[in-house]
Amino acid sequence: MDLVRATTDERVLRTLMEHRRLTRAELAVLIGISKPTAGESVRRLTDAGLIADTGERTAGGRGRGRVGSYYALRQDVGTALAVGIGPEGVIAEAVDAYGEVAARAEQEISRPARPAQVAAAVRTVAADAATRAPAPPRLAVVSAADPVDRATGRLVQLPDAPFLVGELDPVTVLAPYVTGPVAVDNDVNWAAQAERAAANPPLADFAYLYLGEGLGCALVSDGEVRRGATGLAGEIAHLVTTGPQGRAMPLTGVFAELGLHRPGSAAIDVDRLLSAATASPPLREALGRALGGVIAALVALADPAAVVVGGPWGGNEAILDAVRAGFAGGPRKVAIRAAATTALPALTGARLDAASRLRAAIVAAAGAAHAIPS
Amino acid sequence: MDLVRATTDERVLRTLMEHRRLTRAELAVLIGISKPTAGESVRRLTDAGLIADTGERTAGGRGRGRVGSYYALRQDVGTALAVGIGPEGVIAEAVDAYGEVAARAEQEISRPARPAQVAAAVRTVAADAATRAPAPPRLAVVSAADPVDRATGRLVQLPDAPFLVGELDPVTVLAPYVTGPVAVDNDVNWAAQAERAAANPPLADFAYLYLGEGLGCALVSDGEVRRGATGLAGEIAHLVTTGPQGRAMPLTGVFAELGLHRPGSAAIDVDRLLSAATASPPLREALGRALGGVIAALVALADPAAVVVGGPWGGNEAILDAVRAGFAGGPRKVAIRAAATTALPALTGARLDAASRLRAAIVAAAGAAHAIPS
DNA sequence: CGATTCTAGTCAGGGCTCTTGCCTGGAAAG
DNA sequence: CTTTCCAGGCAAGAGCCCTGACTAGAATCG
Repeated sequence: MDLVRATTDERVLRTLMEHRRLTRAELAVLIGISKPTAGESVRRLTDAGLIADTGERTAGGRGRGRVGSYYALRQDVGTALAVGIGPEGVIAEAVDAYGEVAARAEQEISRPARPAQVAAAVRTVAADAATRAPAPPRLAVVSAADPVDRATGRLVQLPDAPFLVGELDPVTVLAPYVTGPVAVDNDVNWAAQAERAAANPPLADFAYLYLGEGLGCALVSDGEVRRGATGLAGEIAHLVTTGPQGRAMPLTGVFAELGLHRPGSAAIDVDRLLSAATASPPLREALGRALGGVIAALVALADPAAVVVGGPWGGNEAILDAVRAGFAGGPRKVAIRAAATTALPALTGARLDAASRLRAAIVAAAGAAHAIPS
Repeated sequence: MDLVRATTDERVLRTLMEHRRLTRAELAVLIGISKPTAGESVRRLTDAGLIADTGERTAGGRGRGRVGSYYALRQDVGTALAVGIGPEGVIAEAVDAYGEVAARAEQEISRPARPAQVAAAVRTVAADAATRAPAPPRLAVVSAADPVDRATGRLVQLPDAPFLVGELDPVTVLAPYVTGPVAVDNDVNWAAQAERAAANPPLADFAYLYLGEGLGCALVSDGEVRRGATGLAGEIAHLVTTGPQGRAMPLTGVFAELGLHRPGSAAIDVDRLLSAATASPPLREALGRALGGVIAALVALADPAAVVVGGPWGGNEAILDAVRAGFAGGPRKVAIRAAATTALPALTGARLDAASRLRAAIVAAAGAAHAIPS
């Protein structure tokens, strides 16, 4: 059973991913293994083509003593693509195993988004990021501004909800640009992941309410985003809540009634909403009551420790106060606060996951390298 | 690193838990290890006092060949208590590592339940089951018919919800009867666990709606019951839904308005509800609409593959049909069906978990036995 | 009734990975 | 130039596992 050797190699790889470059002696101390073991593992991983002597040597002020050889992940272990697809544009980033962005490409999309155009834009930015990356992408992680089918990764149209990106199969579109799998999820779920990573102390159970052109919600339970059976968890457009006149109606109906949709669309006109909410306290209160009802349902069903509100108009303090007021009537209490990550939160979450998956793929390659010896 | 030896011992223990008694040769074949390794592991586990030669010998029709010695878990590796606490009574069962009930004690409670009386009953049945069990209980798993605080295990009173059992701290009450930890959770969550275990093919994402004196809901996501930050996930009494006249109101208000509560209590009078629902189609439809609204919220937020309805009046087919009709108006679809486990579902779930925790405790003891050698 | 057959369990030898202890190489400090 | 100090390699030994051969003992067969 070479299980113990595999865990040693994994620890060496993970430690190098965390510290970028280390000598064998440093590895032995950090991991808590002996020097011969560290040396053996480094030799195996070098033979497997995963790490290499960087050529750098120690003695940079460490005092006397023999110089050590720094080892690091090889450049060509690969990168991972993080792709963000939204109605206003498409972004692709190639991230390395350290989580750093090595290449980036971006393209705007004319509105309304047409699927063929979006697919072409995704191909363009993916190809661009892939060619400019220092190593070919092994896998891709996609954030899309529409509901995602968990089994297939395709975008799903729900009745009366805005279809911001439209019919699209990111897995098929991106498969030619990567050698490994393509993972797809909703932008709100990725934003919640970014929020979870940013939280200190860690937040294991919370809800993320996204308020933008579309309305979405992500539920994090026991430290993970929970997607539900088909991936449609958190699709709150039809959740029944309190309407402007106190009547019960689906959340999306509230926006229709308040005249906040873009003409001929179920998407929210964010600019109009923000100016209307500033100008009209009653409208702001109506929004707060409607969203407070959504949060009441969230709290009753999922019991989050906090509700994080993000998105283009979710960070607005006046709206946040209205939401707090709209929720306050209920019997339960919960902290409602603005999201910490405001710049491209979904891409941030996708990027974190892309790096994490890339690291897992590299570790798996180390395990496979010895299983099928050359 | 004795990691590999620890996994060998664990596999031997787990295999014995599954097959009750095996010879060393059978262990080697079942686990896929060599005979000497199996023999070594058996010797270690025997020295640690976890397993023993049962005295039984093979050759029961196996043909010629040397007789083998059967080994099995020792009787005194311990049992686990599964305790069910509800308004009508208290049950304690001592289960062994095979999941079989070795002793059982039961006591009724006069209504309304008074905390001191409930605590006394819990002590009585726990002591009774513990003394009649073949080995002392190492741990306890408690199902209680009230919301449970996840951090402390105490029962929680929520406003306007029936407090069926009342102020009680099962951890403190049961600690004297066990040497290890006491785990407490809501009866609905345990019932959902029982349902998950009974489902074939496995159900990883579903919701369990419990309809009894109290109203509850459990959410299973990615194969686990999700309890939320404080353990109050699924407390749906205040979820806003459609009332009898089409007005929005909390679920508990629907029952108040329909006159289905026990006098002076927020608990539902099940007998009255069942006869009224049979006699009056409009009332049945009103119930169906209210519960359909709850399921719509469940589906929007958690996206279950199915909604399982259980509890004293949840299995009623006429009510189930009304619930299906009440939900059908929404944009999403989901299978709504009656629970498979109808006899003491919560205790069944708690019992499964008690056995599972006992097995984990025994395996942990094997790991610890060598860490601190005598 | 003895020889044969067949299986449970043990023993011996060897491989793998880990560890400790010792040695060598080589640059900086004094 | 000598001393100091650290990176790295080598050798020996321990622990766990495996294979293959051996022993023990009961059932079956001729």
